[in-house]
Amino acid sequence: MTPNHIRVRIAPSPTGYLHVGTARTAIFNWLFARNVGGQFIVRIEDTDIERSQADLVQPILDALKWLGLDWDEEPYFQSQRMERYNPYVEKLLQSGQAYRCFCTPEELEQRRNAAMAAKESPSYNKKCRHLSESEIADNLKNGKPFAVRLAIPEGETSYDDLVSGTITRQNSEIEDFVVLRQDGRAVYNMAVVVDDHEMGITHVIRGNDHISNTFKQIHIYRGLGLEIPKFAHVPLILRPDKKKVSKRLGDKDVAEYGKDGILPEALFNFLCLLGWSPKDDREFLPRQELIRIFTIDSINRANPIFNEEKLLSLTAEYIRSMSDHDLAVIAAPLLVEAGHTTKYWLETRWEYLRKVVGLLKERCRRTTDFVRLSSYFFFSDFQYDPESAKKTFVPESKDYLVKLLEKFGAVDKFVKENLEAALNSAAEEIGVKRGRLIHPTRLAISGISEGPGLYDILEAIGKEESIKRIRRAVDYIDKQEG
RNA sequence: GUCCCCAUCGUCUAGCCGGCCUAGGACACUGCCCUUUCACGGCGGCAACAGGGGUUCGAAUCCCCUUGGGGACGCCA
Repeated sequence: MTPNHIRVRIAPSPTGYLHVGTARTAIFNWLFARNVGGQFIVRIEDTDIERSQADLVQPILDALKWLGLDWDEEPYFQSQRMERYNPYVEKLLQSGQAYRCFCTPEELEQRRNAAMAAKESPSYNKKCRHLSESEIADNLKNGKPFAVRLAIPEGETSYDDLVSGTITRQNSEIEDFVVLRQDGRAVYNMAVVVDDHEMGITHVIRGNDHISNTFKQIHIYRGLGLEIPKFAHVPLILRPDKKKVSKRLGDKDVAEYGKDGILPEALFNFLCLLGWSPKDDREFLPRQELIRIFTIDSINRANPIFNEEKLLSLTAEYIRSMSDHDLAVIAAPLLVEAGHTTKYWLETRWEYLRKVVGLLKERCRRTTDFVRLSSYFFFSDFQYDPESAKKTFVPESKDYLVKLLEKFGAVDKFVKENLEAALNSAAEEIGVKRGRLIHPTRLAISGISEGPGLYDILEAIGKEESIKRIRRAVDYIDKQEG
């Protein structure tokens, strides 16, 4: 892919954590950039000093990184660029495409509320658009504070959305919105246009909820005589209750999924499949493949619903696809945190951990399952599952286990082939089916009646430990009888 | 209230420049097989073109209406 001038951006505002909606938009932007050999940049939109929180910036960047995204320039902050916007506003004012509005915020809010209550359009009534020169001069002389509004011309506006096709809106539906606050700070729509222009953004890929902003922004571009980028508005992700996933509804921080045992690769893959498809039947699509095949125009037009079940099954698939070593790297800190083992212990037992992880991986739907399913690989003093114990630790099981103890004790090389042979011969000598020995042994060894192959577990924990555990089970059955 | 967008199995979707669709795949659910258990895997099953009008020899595919869903309407982003 030859380098070109294509540049895209993700522009989160630090008013909450990174939720899946923004994460997916970021992924689409990133994939598009990587696919065409363009650039991907991050811009923090923190012009709202009341709601923006500086300490939310790092978590957002961390979440993007966790998903495996990287950006080609240091993140930009709109709050550090505030002074750049004013000359553009000035230009709009000079050319008569924007005007001063002396209405007070209170007055406007009242009018808006009244209009909403009366089920009428709450748009600004353009009261200050046609003030005479002398009225304006008077207001200015009296030091009356003002905001600056863009004067939307007559007619209609349309643009070609890369996702939805041509979208048209009557200009009468676009209000004369504020571009500069009373206090002289530019407002979002103004900042976005200036930034996207100055940063050379060629494609604006963002949520559907920005379509009405797009019309406003187009009028700023036109007023300023700037080239208008291409727009692609992706439908919003809905929650299972069909409500919008958004900052307002306090949705889950993407990083939380990691804590819940979701692999970033899986979430990345899953998010791509929400509202986009490769058009064939493949769903397991690792990052590199997605970069290769991603196209904006196959983004769907309908809102997808976030389905956690499918995310989980993809995670399971990713876990199964990973090497034992890579999984061990992921599982190790989880096991340490859960108190199953220590960093020190693992240092000399990496081989063991790798084996355990390998035995467990096709039973894990999330990384945290390694903790849940592995305790008997690290502890020998576990409780027997009551239900299974009742069913399996019956008096004759004791005799079977005693017999096995004898057989296992004689096994030199404690590997699964030999263990299987030993158990088989024990069963044969006693004259029962193998299952009669296998089930109590499994319970003795692991405390539960499910899990990897019995011989695998035995081999993994070793001869000494195996015998110790079987003896313990024998004692246990003894006590039950007594 | 006004405007914009959207509409295929419960969910994600393929199909949508009309016939190859008795609508394909995946998740979930479920039957069987494999099997020492659980899981994996294999083979099946259940399950959808929102409704109504057109256009056409023929419509999931094109048009209109209805209904439903989403979004926007801030000196928020």
